[in-house]
Amino acid sequence: MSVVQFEKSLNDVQLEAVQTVEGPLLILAGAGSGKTRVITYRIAYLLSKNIHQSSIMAVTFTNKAAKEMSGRIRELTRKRLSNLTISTFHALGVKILKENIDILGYKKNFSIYDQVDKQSLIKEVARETGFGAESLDTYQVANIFSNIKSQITGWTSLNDQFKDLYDEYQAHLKLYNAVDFDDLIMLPIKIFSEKPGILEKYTNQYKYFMVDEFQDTSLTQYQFIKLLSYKSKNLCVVGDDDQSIYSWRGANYENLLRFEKDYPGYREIKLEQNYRSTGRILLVANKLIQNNKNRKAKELWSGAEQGEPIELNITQNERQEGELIAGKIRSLRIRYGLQYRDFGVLVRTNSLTRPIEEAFIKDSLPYHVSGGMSFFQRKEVKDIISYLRVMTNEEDDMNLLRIINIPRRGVGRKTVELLMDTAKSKSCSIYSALAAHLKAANSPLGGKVRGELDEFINTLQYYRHKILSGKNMGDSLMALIEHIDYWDFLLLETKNKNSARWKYMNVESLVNSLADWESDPDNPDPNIYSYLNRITLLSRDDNEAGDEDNKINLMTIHSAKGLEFEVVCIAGTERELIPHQRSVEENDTNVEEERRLFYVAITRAKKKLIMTACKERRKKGKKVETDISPFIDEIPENLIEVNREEEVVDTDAANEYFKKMKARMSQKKGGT
DNA sequence: CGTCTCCAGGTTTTT
DNA sequence: CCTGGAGACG
Repeated sequence: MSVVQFEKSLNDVQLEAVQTVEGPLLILAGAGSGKTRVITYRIAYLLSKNIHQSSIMAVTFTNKAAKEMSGRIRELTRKRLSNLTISTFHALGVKILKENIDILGYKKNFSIYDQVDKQSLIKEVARETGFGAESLDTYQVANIFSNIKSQITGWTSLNDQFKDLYDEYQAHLKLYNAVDFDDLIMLPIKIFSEKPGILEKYTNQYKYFMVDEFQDTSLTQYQFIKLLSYKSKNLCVVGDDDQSIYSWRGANYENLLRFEKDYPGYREIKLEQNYRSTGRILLVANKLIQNNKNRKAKELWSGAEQGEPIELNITQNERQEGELIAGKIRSLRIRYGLQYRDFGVLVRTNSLTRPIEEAFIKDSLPYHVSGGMSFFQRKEVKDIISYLRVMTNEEDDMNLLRIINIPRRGVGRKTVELLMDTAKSKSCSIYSALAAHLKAANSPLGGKVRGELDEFINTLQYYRHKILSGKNMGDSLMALIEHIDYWDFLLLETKNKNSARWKYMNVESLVNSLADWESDPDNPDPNIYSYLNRITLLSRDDNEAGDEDNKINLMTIHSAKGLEFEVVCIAGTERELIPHQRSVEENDTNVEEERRLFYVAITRAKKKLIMTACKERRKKGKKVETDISPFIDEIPENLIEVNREEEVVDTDAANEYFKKMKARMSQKKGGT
């Protein structure tokens, strides 16, 4: 067994956190205080005490974090970790459902619906029940349903117009043998409360629990882990209320307060020494976050030197902003002797990456964007996934409806209505309704459509057997794609040859991903069901090499959480972007969360922090004048070096600009 | 009855 | 730039 040097590698407080393994423990870990280090060493410590891997469960927020954590533990302990559970809440939910969902009357081959599927289902249900589907804001309704299901809100006069629709939605999910993301947490809880014996199976196995990013867990996720850990009470939660940035998704930092109440006699350890950032960066972060009323008192401190100046660069427009960032990266890389991967460029919204990407391309700078539309959510990829879903779960009407006319086979509104009516009156799936129509001599199905649909069903059956055999699934899928002439469909659909080619490449990547999955020797469960479950959950750039590549990292602030870079550049430090207009409009208490978001962005930086803003920016195709983020005013001005791009400024604009600056300065003196 | 074409609108952040 | 819907056309 390898020996991990705990005392040598950790400071006193960290060591205490690592060695406190019995009983409930709350670790408040400020940004850059070695949180990940503590978690990995803590697991290594448990293992060194001969605690079995299979009794340890660590829950992280993203797949990426889970993967990184197991990598680090493997590195540290040099052990095979095949029995260690490191997972996201949702993946954990899938695992439990896979083992027990039959109790609730679902079958084990259930489909998982993502946000897009959910919205289509809502639309379909609304259509079916005559709810006025066409003008329905399915995005909004989907969010309401989420909040209802996760018990964030109840039915009120504001939303009870959707109550019937919700009931129908739920009924349809069950009928289709499908679950949505919220079900992945709620249904296990339901199983546990209905069948305590099943819960006991898990509480007997798992004895040591750890939850990372605890400030971002939702109420139901907290209940979930509480149930699992109630027997041993060895629950360690790690979080930082200042980095709570997911309240819009149900995250509730009040879980920290609940934890204190639920576990009297718990221990609390605060990690306040920052090892990441320079003194200046930390000071700016502290000054900013102190403006939040609602927070646990703590102050990060650092032994590091003041470091490089913090810059705010103002350019005329987003094109110049991108060029400026590219230029900074080129010169700083040489000056500090850094790699491309040491740079992180952070933005508030995904759409802001484009002009920056263009500048990088122009300068031939290697970069990697994480976020944006997930690969598995692209239309062309989802089409093929729908084929797989229908083949694995014939009750999945929604996915069947999605592909019943893809590629075009002459199936329109009327045919679909006919099939749905039959399905309803016979209480069967659309799939079997269709099969019945094809068998029946007196079916009103027209001759041409009938032939097409017959071919459709036969194709599905043929490839279903091939895929379910579990051998060469990638080849079978590719054969299916060719069989249905998906390429011709894309060509016809897009009319643009390049775009069709791009889409077909994505489809081929999907096939490759399946082929890789089934041929991975470390994959314990290489069947189509687990593949489908997995890809629905990992909706981001998890499958890419990422760390191995030496590239600039371009991403949203949200997805930068938990990461660090030598140089961080925050682009678009503007009013209406940071804080985001929509967020503030929605609820003015959201300003604090937006401030935390900015705080997270700042504290990603180790050595140098650069912020940029434009004077004008194109929004929805229109040029709009912009202003610097009001958060900048909360930071003492002597901490930030402001640079303006002079060359293109005409005198009028310049005067106007200085006037504004002056007004801001004097306003600030009065204000503080 | 189904398909094609043109037009408007635009979802903050993600499992 | 891309998607989804309405309306014309075959």
